[in-house]
Amino acid sequence: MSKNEFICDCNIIHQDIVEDTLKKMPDEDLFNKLAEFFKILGDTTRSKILFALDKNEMCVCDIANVLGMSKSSISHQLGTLRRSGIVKCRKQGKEVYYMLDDDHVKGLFELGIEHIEHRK
Amino acid sequence: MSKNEFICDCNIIHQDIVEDTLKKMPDEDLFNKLAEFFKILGDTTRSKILFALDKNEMCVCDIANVLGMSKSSISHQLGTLRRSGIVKCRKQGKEVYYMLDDDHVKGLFELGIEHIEHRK
DNA sequence: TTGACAATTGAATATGCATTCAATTATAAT
DNA sequence: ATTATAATTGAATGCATATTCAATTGTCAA
Repeated sequence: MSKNEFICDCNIIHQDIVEDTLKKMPDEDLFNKLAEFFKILGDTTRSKILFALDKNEMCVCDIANVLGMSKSSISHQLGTLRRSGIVKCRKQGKEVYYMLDDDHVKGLFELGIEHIEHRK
Repeated sequence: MSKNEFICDCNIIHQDIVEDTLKKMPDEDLFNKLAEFFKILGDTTRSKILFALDKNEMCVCDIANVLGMSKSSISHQLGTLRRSGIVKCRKQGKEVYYMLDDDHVKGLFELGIEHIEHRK
């Protein structure tokens, strides 16, 4: 690989390091999925919903009341969480009960909280 | 708490569940910080940078070349990562070398990947 | 079957933010 | 001192998306 193939206007490129790193990088696809997943957790409303569902299975109306938000916005977010495979639901009469569908969520929250504590 | 204090237009509120959940919810502040942290990870460029820095400490120019992006955009993202306490840097001459500054990042990636695998 | 209600859905709005571009800072070399 | 260069910074642009509002769907009760 010649130096002018690089996209940068720098002279001091550490070509060996760059190539070694490139060799170890996973596919674009993995990063897209990973970022997509973390983006889901990166919203206050959604993280509250997940935290709440970790405590109790609840219907949409209950979740809306816990968060103090409209049923519509909660339902939109539950749709997002459902499509991501993070929550699942069960219909009973007119109500729909939601619950967590991923064991990793709790672990992720714990690591996230550790990071926050670490930064004080 | 009387029923009309609830924000919702539902009749079938499970008041006991809602109150129990509310009692167990952490402060608003924690959710803001947690979401802010996950939002950082929830971007393809930033997650690539973190993955790359886990392999090798690198200067801005090297990172830009690994990702195939401009130095400017990388620098902006490094600023974000630095302000969040996820990476740190070391200046040497004209160059600035970046490295990870959080042990939790690797664990988070692993859990994230597990989630992705789990959904297949 | 009709009315009431829980939940979902689609469109519109507004807000946040990633990248680009241009200008600036800091350091090294001549 | 002056020039070249690595990196940072600020403003502008364009895109993604959270919430709201209105309308609709599906289910139960009378």
